[in-house]
Amino acid sequence: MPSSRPLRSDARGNREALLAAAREAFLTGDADAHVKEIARRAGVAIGTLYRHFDTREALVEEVYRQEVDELCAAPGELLGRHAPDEALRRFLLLLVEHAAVGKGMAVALESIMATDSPVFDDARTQMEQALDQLLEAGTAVGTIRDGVSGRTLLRALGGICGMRPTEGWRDEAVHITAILFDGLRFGAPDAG
Amino acid sequence: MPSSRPLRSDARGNREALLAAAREAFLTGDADAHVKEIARRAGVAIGTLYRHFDTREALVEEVYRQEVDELCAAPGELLGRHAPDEALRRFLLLLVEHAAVGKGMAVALESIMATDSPVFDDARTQMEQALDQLLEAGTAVGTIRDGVSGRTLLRALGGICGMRPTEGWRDEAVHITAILFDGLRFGAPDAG
DNA sequence: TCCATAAGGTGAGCCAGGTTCAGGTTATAG
DNA sequence: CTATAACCTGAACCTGGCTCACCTTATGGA
Repeated sequence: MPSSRPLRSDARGNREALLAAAREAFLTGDADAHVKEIARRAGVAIGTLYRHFDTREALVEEVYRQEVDELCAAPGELLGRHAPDEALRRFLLLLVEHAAVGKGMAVALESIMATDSPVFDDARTQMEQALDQLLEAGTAVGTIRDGVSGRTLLRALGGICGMRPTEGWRDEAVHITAILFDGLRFGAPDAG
Repeated sequence: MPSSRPLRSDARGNREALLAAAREAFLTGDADAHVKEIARRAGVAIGTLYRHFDTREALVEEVYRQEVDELCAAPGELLGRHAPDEALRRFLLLLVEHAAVGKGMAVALESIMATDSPVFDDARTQMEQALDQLLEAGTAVGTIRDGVSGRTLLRALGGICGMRPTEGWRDEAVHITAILFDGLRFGAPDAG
């Protein structure tokens, strides 16, 4: 899909419309909206959807990449404002909040974090690096235990975010995240 | 499905054959084996499969119920042999091991633990009680932090077990479980 | 032993949802 | 203004879960 020359203007418009329709659907409840419905909402035929995105999954990926980008910008900022362990704690909660805004985001985060699907390779790498950044800052200062990779933590978070949102889900996720965070501090040289 | 009178002999045989075929498929790799394939392996028609199980999901549930039963017998035994926190630690690892034996079990455990699907209500309740038993024993002795419900822990484990098994998955799951366990000890009156 | 009959079995076919492709349409460079 | 590559369309296809009208057979009673 990444064409070397720019899209024709109508094509660009359709692509945007499709992404907007998909975003609308995925982020507000209906995480498994049908491709036909998405195409309809975007005002194009299914064929057009498939011209822009190889599969339904590819469309999903594109929708969430922006969310991930945004999320992955956070660690740098958090580290500038807080101690490393506090920054890590806040980032974990940020992920949970993002997953909590809609079933869609939760499912997407799970897909990104808990699978090896090559579709999400970029997003996963980005997330791993974000977590590594936070973990390393914490271990350097001695408030976070050593030997935990961003990848490993990513998996754990993927699991948590992948919990199907239901009654009381958010509070449980926050609670679990707190326990996990304490586990990350456990045994660290200077753990609070 | 739960008939008051016993199944006819041929029906019982077919039911067993279906469960055996499904178990074979689910526990050894192919967690999303098609119903037609399962029926074929069992030597019956699809209609027969659906006579015995309302949906594909119901068949899955039945296959895994036995695993769950076995798993849920463990806490009692572990508590008889180890200190409460050690019993809990071993139980968590037991779950991971079970999830590790096959993709199928992992997916099933996730379905049981991370969703609210009424299909798995029984299994979930059973698991929650098993975890409650361990957590309460630990808090009573002061080695496990207070205020964590079996349900909450179940969710966290569901997430971990739901990670799609891939290279290095088992080690990561064990690692995460260890961190989670330390989180459960963190701040407990008599934590090691 | 044999029959009546209800329990059980069968598989063609339906339906939903993702995907393809032959043919028509249109933006845009020259 | 035109040639044409890029784009769009939607009927049709495919897969996989599930249904149902009709056929087969285990089983209990005479």
